Amino acid sequence: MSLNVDDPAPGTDTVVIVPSTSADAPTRQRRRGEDLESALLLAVWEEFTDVGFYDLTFEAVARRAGTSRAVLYRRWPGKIELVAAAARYALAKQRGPEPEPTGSLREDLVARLRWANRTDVRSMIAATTHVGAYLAAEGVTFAEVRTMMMPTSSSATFSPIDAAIARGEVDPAHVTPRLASLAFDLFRHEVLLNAQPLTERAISEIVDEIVVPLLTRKE
Amino acid sequence: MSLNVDDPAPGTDTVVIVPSTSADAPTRQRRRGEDLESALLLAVWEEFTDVGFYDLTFEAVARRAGTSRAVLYRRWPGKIELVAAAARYALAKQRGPEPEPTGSLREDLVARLRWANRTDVRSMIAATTHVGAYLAAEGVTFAEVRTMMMPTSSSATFSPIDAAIARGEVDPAHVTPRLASLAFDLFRHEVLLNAQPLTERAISEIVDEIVVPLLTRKE
DNA sequence: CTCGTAAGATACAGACTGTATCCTAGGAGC
DNA sequence: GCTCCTAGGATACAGTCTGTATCTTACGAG
Repeated sequence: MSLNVDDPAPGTDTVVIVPSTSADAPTRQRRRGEDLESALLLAVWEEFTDVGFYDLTFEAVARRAGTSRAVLYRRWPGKIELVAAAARYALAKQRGPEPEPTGSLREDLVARLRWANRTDVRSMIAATTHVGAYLAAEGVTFAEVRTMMMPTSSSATFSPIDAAIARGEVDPAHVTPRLASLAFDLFRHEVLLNAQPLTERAISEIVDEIVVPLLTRKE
Repeated sequence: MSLNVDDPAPGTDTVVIVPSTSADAPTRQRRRGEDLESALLLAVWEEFTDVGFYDLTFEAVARRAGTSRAVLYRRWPGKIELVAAAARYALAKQRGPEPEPTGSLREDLVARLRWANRTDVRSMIAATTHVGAYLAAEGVTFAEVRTMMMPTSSSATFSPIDAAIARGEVDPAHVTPRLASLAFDLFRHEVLLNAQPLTERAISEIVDEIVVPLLTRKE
């Protein structure tokens, strides 16, 4: 079942949810449970994508979701938790297929950065980072934040570096944790500094000038 | 002349500036011109350092500076401009000497990252990035923001990479703009993600695992 | 049907924003 | 010394938002 939520005029006191899988379902005026939570998180995410972390307000989210602020505060004590939950929700929703293995380290990395370069993934990174910057002041590490917001899938994800090691292209002795995350670190750095998607040139600079030479060096 | 500003109780309508270079200077009740602007920017910077970009308010800055919000608004239309000006001010004030050249690429890079790791420089980076993220949405590039906030000194600053090229340790063909800024990009990335100073280990990882191997490779 | 719960509406006090207006402290000029 | 001008500082205003509390009643379970 997908939701078609009519955006109510401000001040309207009913929200009409029209279930799209059954034209005969009774019309509901109040949402509950999972339906409500999905609508809330969608509203948060849309608002976050529209205005960013700083300008996002409970008031605006409530308005967008057609609910009252109390409903939001009952679930999430503050903006951090709100955005974190929305990011988690968005991630779960957009679990599109990752790129297929190409057999080439360079192509694998490029494909993955292109995939990450889609708008929703960039928003996800921004959300993670904003939340992380806050929690870092409380002694929470970035790795912990990332785990909190993006639970590691139990399915083994494909790693371009592991594949290249298996093909004998990369010496595992070179692969430190920092080098393993370097491509994505540089990608994130770009995301945080620019509102626009990375150019193809930026992607190939990251891969061809930095990551691949480091990974494939012989000494 | 340095300023000793007594923090007035809220509601107090005079601010006493005691010039420390002359005990006989007349007591002034209102600040003007450069004295005032310095006091304002100092207050902004302290507030920014204390509470960060998000929680910084004109109200709190005005209170801390012992002035009215109108005085701030007369100079800076919004938070971005306010913080940008304060960062510029802080940079000008803390122009401490950069590390001396060591004769070794690695040591030069490490020394510079250690220098950058001081609290005030990290605050500067944070301020630049926050402002930049905002202006990026308006099409301003990060490079432009950085130029705006940290005017390039006309004095030629020492570059570890240039020195290493001169010593024959680095092939200039390898030195792309992205590689030239890599050490500092990775440093900034760490600063943005963590509230604590970088550990010595993180610094040496950046330099020894990534930057130096890339710069000094032969192929 | 009844009952329990939480959705949604609304009120409250406080903080902050952006703007406008007023009084008068400072400094320049004579 | 004086006068004049300007902007510092105080304050008011209307609006938005926050965090919290309270009330009514729509839903869903039994």
